[in-house]
Amino acid sequence: MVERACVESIAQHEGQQVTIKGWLYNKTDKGKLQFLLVRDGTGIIQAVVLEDDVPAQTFEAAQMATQESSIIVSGTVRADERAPGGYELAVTELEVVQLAEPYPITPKEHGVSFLMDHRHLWLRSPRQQAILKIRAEVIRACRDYFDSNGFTLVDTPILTPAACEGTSTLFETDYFGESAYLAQSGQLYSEASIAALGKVYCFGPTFRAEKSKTRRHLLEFWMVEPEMAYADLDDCMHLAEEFVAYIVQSVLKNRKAQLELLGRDTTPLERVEPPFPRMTYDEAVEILHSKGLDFQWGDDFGAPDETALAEEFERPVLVNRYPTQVKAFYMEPDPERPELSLSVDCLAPEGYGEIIGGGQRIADRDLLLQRIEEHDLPAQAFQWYLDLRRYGSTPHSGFGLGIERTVAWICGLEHIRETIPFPRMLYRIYP
RNA sequence: UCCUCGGUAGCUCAACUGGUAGAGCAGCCGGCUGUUAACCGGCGGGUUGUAGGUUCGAGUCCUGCCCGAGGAGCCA
Repeated sequence: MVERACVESIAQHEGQQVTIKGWLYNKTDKGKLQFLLVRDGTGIIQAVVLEDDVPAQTFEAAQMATQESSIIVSGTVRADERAPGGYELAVTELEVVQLAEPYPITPKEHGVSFLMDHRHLWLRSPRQQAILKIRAEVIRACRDYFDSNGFTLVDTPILTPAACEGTSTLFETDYFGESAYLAQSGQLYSEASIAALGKVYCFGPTFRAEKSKTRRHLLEFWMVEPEMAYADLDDCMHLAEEFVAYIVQSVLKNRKAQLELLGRDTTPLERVEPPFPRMTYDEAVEILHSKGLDFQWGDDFGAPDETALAEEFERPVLVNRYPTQVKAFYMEPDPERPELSLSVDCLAPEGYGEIIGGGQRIADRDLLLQRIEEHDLPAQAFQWYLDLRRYGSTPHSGFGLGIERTVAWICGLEHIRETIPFPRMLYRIYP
């Protein structure tokens, strides 16, 4: 019985007879010599089939195998400078498990629309594999950071009874005759969980039925949201910078090869160490004005504004104390300037924009109720949320980090759609 | 919802001021013992998104619609 090996650790098997189970990535037919590029999910190795060295039917199998056919190859691992990756397999046996039909995605250029229609196949390309690997590492780092720092994972519901936020559009679904909505955030539920466990986080998909059509928006995306009892805005900002730096450093440490495959210049990432530069909204507005941008105090920043602010710094920047009017109803007002909220956004460098939004939440029941009414929200739906301010309310804060925007930034991608296996975008839900 | 650009072979694209729709890749056939998106020779491949209009003649010009891309607005 020949030992099964994976391409990733093929060097350990030099001189040995091994079996690799995978797919035919590409092939060069040289007549009596076939070069098969075989990928197995861990890497790509060149398998060499010589007509004189194998039975006729094995050579025929190599000749007829098409791109993306599932194949099992056995042979001896040998080092060879001419082989991509430095090692190749001298094939003695080859089985075509399924002969693939002509594969739509050739090793040539393709347009975005075509690739998106074939996303289920596009995922197999080396570039997409690298992004998926980095995404998985980002998620692992998120969990690892919170699990190691006293946070408990507390899942929040995806089906929710009412709008958490008035201005956002929710996906509505039928709940046995009642209306239910897909969650836009787990935060409100996490505010309940902190009274049980102190520091919690939730991690799941969120849904926003906004007709946004930009490179930074998805209708379904993943968000990780920590929430802490007895924590103020400064605690929140401190957590944010430690957390973001941990994610970036984890990817740099564990996914070097994938970053290189993507052609990512890692020097800007290597600078992502705490503390991050901080500025108030007021200071940010001054910077925008000094750069000649037409910006009105009291508005929220648009994408060009975020880019202009972020390019002032080499590290992510924490912009805090936004006007109450541009932030959510539950933001704690600044005691020194009640027109401002104790809120913070983290803007990623290199034009990637907001990756974190959060801040300190209102602790006082009466003020919270007043804000709910000011925002024309149904107070009845928020009774449980108001209860949290009746039974042991504390100053508390937290934030949400968008996984896809973070992955896009770390990978240096043009568009967020490549950061999630099956992106849900405006007018695109297939495949 | 708005603005801009686009839709021609399976894919990526070309086709001058309107005049016989073409190339590379992929596919198929043949050749090649070191290829790296291999190369060489051959073959097949089209309702030019759609409906109408102008014209002797429309891929090309005009109008509506559909679809896509980029951006804006929107966006705990």
